[in-house]
Amino acid sequence: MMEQLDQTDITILRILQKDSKKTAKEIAKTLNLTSSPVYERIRRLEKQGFIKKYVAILDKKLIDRSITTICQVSMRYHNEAFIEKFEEQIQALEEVQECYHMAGQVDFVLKINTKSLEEYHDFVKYKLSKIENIGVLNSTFVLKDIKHTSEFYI
Amino acid sequence: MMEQLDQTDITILRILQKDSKKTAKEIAKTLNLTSSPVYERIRRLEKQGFIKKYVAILDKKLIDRSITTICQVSMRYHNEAFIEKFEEQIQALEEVQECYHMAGQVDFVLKINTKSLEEYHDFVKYKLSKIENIGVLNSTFVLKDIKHTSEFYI
DNA sequence: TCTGAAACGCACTGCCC
DNA sequence: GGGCAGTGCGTTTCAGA
Repeated sequence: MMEQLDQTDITILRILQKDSKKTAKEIAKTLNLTSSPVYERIRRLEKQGFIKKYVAILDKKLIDRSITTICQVSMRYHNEAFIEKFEEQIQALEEVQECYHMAGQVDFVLKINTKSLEEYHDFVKYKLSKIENIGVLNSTFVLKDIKHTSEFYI
Repeated sequence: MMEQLDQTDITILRILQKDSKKTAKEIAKTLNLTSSPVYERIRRLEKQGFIKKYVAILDKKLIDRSITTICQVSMRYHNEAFIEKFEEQIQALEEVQECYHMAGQVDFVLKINTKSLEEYHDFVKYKLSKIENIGVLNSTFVLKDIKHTSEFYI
């Protein structure tokens, strides 16, 4: 259980990261296999947790979330209780797509998607700044998405 | 063609963003519909581009890409040719999961996944720093993923 | 582990309302 | 728009190698 991945597993993961609608039959063809072993391997990769989930990727522009903002947050005090509270509250904010606790001077980096700059303003004013213990808050806007993928290099 | 989304469309998109393996039948059930209209709407949402693709999300730790780094890059010169070249070269780097052209002093923000700090070092030394015209390069490491989703709030 | 066959359910179509 | 009924295909299971 949970042994290392062989080359066949890696190929399957690479394919499914790009297109999870590929059928076991199609994947089998590129691997010179039948669909049964491919199917079983996918099932095993799901069960072992290598594949966490399958999702649809939407077009940010079309669904009107065009504005992406990177926001750097530093806390005023750095005790456990404050940090945990902050993490909890951030997770609940729907506008926040990513949040990382960082090494270095800045404590957290957030990526936020909104409809407009005005909506971002409201987000900061009514939601983010309501969180206790935020010291410095520094927002910079994305001019252009150069690259954006959910794929990992394996 | 390309009209506004109604509430049914939005519900379908919300569900598929969380779990694209949900069948039309299952989605239909939560909407008190049959599978035919749900199926047709999904097809339309794909064709209109609202749904860009379907992908498998892998576990970063299990596939050994545990180290996430945020790297801020500023260019030495800001002419069109240099910027385009930079964008092209970044897109080709497999370790780079995200790259944004920013407003403000920092020109680009990159998110990079590697197996180890050492591998990140090699990435900077042999790949990133080979790109022409990079002025300042500032790397900070992620201590913890607080939130990380491909979902948009719609 | 893989192959091949067989069962089942869903995707997908066409017709009706 | 949505419902209903049908067909083909992929998923899923299993015996055998």
